[in-house]
Amino acid sequence: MPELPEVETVRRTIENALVGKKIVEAEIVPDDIVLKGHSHELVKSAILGRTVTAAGRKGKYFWFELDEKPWLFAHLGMAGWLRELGEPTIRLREHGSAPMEDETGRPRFLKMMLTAEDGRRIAMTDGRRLSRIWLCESPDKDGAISKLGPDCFLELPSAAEIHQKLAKKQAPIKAILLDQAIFAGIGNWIADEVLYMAAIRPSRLGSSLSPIETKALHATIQKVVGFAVQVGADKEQFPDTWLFHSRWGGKKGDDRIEGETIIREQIGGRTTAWVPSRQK
DNA sequence: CTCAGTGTTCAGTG
DNA sequence: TCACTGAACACTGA
Repeated sequence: MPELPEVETVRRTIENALVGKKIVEAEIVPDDIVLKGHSHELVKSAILGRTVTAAGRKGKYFWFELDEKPWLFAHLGMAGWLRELGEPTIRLREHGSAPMEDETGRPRFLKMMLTAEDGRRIAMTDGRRLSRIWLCESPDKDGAISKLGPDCFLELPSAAEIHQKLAKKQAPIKAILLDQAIFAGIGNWIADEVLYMAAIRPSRLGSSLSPIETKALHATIQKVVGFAVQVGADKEQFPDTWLFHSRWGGKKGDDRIEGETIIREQIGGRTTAWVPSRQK
């Protein structure tokens, strides 16, 4: 489920569990798709015995800063996750309702497991292999990360700046929100939530948004992202009024929110849930 | 058995 | 070259 709030939560997990400590055990699963063709030995040798000096994030990318270069970078793709093991933390379900561990207690779909000198341990998993782990000198030197626009939590542009940007765009606003070069960190659920809350139809072209609508958009991005980060991306704490619950939550076929019909259609290449009676 | 899918990248089109 | 679209990627779970 990794969009900005989930990845920020992951970053904080790494910060809590590993920063300031030496990595004394590192298991890197030899999956040449996830490892982008790097050998797992090389990745392992970069992290084993190093001290983690900080945990970074931009958009949906995150990285481990180490006392020696290169640093370790990762992206969780669609279904990847990273969590601390051994702590009775929130029960995050990473793959539907499937159990997180196999019979031996080992995480399912394990890609990487790191243990700090004090025994704290994190595991990264991905059942779909769309996540990536790689080495790089710094975020600035990484091709993908340097292409990102401003991070929507740390450096959201002003409403005026956003309006200026949107004025040149002929794509649907939904597609623009998903464009990481413009709004780094927004993914499918945040885009739908923000448009619902700002009462903007997802098919509207970027250039058609008025300054007032852009202001509403700006405010809702701040609100949705800020709140989701604050609660550690724990969906159960999202307000009942959020579209999220009807869109992704519990009962399937629940396609109404406060009595209004929710439509699902492909916009910007993604399934988009929106409420025609509320979004103009 | 079929198909959708919370992301990114790249080929193709105009 | 730019702006944008859609398929591919690889696999799980419904």
